[in-house]
Amino acid sequence: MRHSEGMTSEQTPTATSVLLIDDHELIRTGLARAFERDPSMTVIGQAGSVAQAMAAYNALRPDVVVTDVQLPDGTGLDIVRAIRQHNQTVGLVILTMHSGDDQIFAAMEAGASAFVGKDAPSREVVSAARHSAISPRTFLCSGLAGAMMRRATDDRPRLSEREQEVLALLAEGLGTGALAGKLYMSESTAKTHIAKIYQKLGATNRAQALVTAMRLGLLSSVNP
Amino acid sequence: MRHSEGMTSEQTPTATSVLLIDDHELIRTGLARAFERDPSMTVIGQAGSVAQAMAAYNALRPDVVVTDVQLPDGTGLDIVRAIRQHNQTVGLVILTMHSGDDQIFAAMEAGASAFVGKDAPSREVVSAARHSAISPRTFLCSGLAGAMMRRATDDRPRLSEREQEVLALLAEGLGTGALAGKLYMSESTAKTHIAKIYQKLGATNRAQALVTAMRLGLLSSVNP
DNA sequence: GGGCGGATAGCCCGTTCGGGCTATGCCGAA
DNA sequence: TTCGGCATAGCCCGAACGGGCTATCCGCCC
Repeated sequence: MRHSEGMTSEQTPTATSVLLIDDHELIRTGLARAFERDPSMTVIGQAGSVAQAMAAYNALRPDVVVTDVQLPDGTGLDIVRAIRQHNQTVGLVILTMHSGDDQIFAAMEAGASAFVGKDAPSREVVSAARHSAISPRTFLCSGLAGAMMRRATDDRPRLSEREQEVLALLAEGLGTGALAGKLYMSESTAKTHIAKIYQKLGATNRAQALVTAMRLGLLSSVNP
Repeated sequence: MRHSEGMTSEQTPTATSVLLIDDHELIRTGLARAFERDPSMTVIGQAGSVAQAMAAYNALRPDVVVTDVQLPDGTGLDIVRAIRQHNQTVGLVILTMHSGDDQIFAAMEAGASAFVGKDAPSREVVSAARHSAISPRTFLCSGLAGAMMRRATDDRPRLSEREQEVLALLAEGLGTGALAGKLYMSESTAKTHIAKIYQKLGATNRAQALVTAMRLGLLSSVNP
């Protein structure tokens, strides 16, 4: 293990131990610096590859592992999966450049505790690490809120009350007739509403309408 | 403002100030107790309703507001929306009994910083509050990881490669013919695949299939 | 008072769906 | 080798869908 120089000053005996993984020396150092500022956290090791990371993890058994996604011999997700498989209580923080939705999703599925973009302030990484130590099975995600906000600041089409009701039933796979029955309207009316929904969502059929609606979060109130 | 007794001992001058909102005295007290254990946090006020909460917020300007969802005169989401509209930096933690997916989503959209179930250990609430003060626009969610894990440990139907391709095109609203063309298969084959997808997802039409697929995260890789 | 958006409702008609059922070829696991 | 899963492909047919177009009634806002 080459990268074990990250030993900072001795902290409180209960300090949370952290293992940093990134293939850039510079970033590791920057992170270590950030962690130094929090007396409750101690960086006990660093690694620059998946292989090194696994070795360091097994040797050091840190409370939290903070890892980049892209590494020379694999990805941070591999590390997360490997570690999570055997340890449900360690904090696993994914650090990444590209915070696409898929990545976030993949991180969750791999068993990460948190997902932080590299554009986030470093104190956020520290905070995420601390939180992940406390509750490793809570998912924390910087950037997600941003995506949501972009959505909430809204140029989304606004569906009327009735249209939302219709949409909700469409989502359950009901046919025009059944839907109309449930809402006490004629089939014609239902069709009109549906057509209006298509128009507002830029859809030409149920499939498109529902996918668009879900992507835009217009179906948030529905739970079968 | 009746509920302003929550004044705990004086902390470090930079302690994070917290406003607790819940209509149950008992829960407020329990939370206050939990916060007392963290020297970096100070509960500076409590409230039992939306009206009280808004008054308390305006009077006290806390760093973090921790609120229940259900309140006698409205919901915690109303509070979050009202506050977030004018303040992008305050931490807004939603506390709830029922951590359904909709609720989580609604909380994000309202502008909450974190979402914590009442079944979570109280230290998690404190940790969430602390993190929300540091990065209010990061979304933190206990239970989401759990939901993801349930999903990852997977009794989800598994779609074959081809079926996923078909599903992706269905999501774009393509008809059977167009879809078949794009995948270089006959319309009959496309129909067979679609029928198989319906079968695996328990759907009887495109609408149901797509909604189910999205709910199960089977369309995560699609991003037009 | 007139316009506008929403909810209601109807009709026509060509297109598409969805279900059922069969069949072949391929591959890998049992 | 046989069985199962997958991909391919075809046929039939009734039901549902989607588009277009018109129309009335209500409430709200200017």
